[in-house]
Amino acid sequence: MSAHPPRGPRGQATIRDVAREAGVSIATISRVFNQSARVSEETRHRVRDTAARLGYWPNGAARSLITRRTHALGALLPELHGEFFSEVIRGMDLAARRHGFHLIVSSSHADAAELLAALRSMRGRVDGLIAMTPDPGTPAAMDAFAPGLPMVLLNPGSPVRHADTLAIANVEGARAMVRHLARLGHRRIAFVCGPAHNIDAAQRLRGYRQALRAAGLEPRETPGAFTEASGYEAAKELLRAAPRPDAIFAANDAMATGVLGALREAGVRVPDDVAVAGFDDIVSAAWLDPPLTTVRVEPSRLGDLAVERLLEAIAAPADLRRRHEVVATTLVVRRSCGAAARAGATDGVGAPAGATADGNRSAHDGRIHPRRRAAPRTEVRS
Amino acid sequence: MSAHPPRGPRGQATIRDVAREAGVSIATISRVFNQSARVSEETRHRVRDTAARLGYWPNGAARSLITRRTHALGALLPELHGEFFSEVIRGMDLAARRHGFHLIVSSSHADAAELLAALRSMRGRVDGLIAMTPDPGTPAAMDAFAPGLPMVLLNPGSPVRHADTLAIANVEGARAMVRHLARLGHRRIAFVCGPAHNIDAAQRLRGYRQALRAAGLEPRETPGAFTEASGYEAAKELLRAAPRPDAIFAANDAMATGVLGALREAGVRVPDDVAVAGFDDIVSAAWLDPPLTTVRVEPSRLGDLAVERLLEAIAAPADLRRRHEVVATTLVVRRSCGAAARAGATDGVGAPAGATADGNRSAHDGRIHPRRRAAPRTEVRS
DNA sequence: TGGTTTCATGTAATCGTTTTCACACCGAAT
DNA sequence: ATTCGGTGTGAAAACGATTACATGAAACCA
Repeated sequence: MSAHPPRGPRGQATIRDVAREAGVSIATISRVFNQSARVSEETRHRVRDTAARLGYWPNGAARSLITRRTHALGALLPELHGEFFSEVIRGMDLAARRHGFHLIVSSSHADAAELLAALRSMRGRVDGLIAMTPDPGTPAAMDAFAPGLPMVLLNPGSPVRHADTLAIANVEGARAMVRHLARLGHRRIAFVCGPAHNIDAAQRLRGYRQALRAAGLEPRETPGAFTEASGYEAAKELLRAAPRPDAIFAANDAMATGVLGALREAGVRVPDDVAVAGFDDIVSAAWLDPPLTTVRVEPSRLGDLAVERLLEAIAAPADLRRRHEVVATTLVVRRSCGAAARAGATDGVGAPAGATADGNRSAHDGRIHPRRRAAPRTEVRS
Repeated sequence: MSAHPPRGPRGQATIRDVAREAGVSIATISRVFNQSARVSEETRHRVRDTAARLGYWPNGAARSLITRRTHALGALLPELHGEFFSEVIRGMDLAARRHGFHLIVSSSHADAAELLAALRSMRGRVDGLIAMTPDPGTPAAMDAFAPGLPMVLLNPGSPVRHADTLAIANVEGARAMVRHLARLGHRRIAFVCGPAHNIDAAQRLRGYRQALRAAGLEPRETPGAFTEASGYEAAKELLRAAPRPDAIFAANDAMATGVLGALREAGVRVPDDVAVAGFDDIVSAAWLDPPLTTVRVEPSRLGDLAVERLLEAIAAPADLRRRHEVVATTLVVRRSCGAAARAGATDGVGAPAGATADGNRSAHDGRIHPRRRAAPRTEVRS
């Protein structure tokens, strides 16, 4: 009980304070906190006790200065908005915490320059990086910018050699949706596109085109911007067309929501007059009227996997084999396309409560299934 | 052009490499990168050039070891889900970046213990902390755990002395909504509660009760859990009641969504038979059928303000005056309560496009307005 | 011309850890 | 009695920056 509390002048107790107080050297303190070497039972206890008493905890900066480990992961994301990103971050956060890592997020990067600036400022503060690049050019630039920094790229538009990548099965998901619509008898399937330079949007469009061509149907594409309002406008536009489409496939659920709004307003019945489909399976999709048929992507899983891959890359930097993985999407059949009605309207599909059911679902993971069987087991009905 | 590139043994160029290469001392390098003192134009350029050539950037750990500044802010949040949190984070991220700070998020803390563990691991890695505590007890514990760390608490249930706080005007928002419903002639106004220990939920309930009592009406409360499904169940429950409520006020929009689903399924017309209202103004609220009357809270603003307050607290640690601020909410009148119809159905309210309009809105900020005028200017119509 | 400022730069201490190496001690084997 | 292999511990050198202080040259003034 000295007059001066046993702390450094800066307030926080340091390793030296604990050493002095416990009557050992700083090396021993370090050993206790790192389990790095044998310390006698007695000393260990004494150290732990005094540390607790002084409120000591190793200084992260000092530690990472010498170990070259920050135990932090960086996440560089484009415009952060809405459920998708929130879920990606959630998945990353959970996985990072599970492994004792911190997550530094930096989002809302409109262009490559901003992203690179953020990357530079993160260098030395993170052990690895997860990045979602807005446009196809950036990945290469990023590598040049931070050589040697383990990276996982989320849905890079173009193939990438210097980093692991994780992509969403956008093309396959869109193809599956179009096949589903065609199977239900729809012939004039319109597509509401996403933003021009968005990679997901481009891939979904590609899937739409591929499947449409395969089915021998005519494409009908309208611009959109991934927002409800743009879907609303797109639908109004489509309704003006001479042979009205009998199905509208929006590149994401937000736009599909707008589409439904426009159809409702125009007195067009869904799915009787026009079928509607979306992409993403956001939470509210199941609660629209009618509940929306869509393609589920699990953003939180994307985040989770990204962290796992990144930690592997950090642990084994020598291993230059890059992994390029694709996260499956799932067709989620609800009422907006009329499939459930066709399957028999008797099965109480009415209850949106089913939206929370996580019933039998299985993924189509983008590999080509040679057998063309109609596959109800690859679908969720709710 | 030496055989050995002028880099330290660990790969990354250090301040010493640049100094050697540029023919100056490390102090000068530091000065160039910090604008901390005058450096001749010529040397400055030479340093910048060689730094760029070697790909040098100051090591964050070393820097924060000596400056005691990490230029990072921590964000401790409870279960991270949905639009609300995503927007809070977005607001924080933007504000932090604006000031050159990094944002370390750690979410999904179910209980106080987890939160405290996260806090400990963040100590020394952040210059300040923004925390949203799940239950009322934690703030005090947090202070004990990290003495001297600047903190901003988001919506702490109880008054807090040792930190700045930022709260949402939940009580006032709920009161305003009930007054609005009563003014429209509704008398049996039911409330779908949020989770038992959630602070927002409790405050909204309190506002509901206060306003109801003030209007001389009977309360009617049902449990809920802030999820669509729980709103759905609550509405089914309410429909079974003997005198059916003529208005259902859900404690958040997700539950209101479920309420609408249940009413639609039961063939109850909204707003003609029953009015429905929510809280939050999530994006999809404007796209429900009918568009949802709700109370807008701007989570991104909450995040933004939290960062600003925190940075102030970091800059002036001596200033012990704590600020306790309340972020206003806004009544957003759409069709689910029938107000627009009352106001005259002629004004093209039909177009959900209006959902994106950011028209004349003004806040009721929780202060008591002694004059009881009906205040259409405090509302948004869309 | 001598003295004082001012400016640009260098020297060296410092931040709080981790980690290598050395060393003292001890019981057992030679 | 000596040698030996463990064990527990301490001394000291990093890690890569910032910054107080020192220094020398040039500029200014009387």
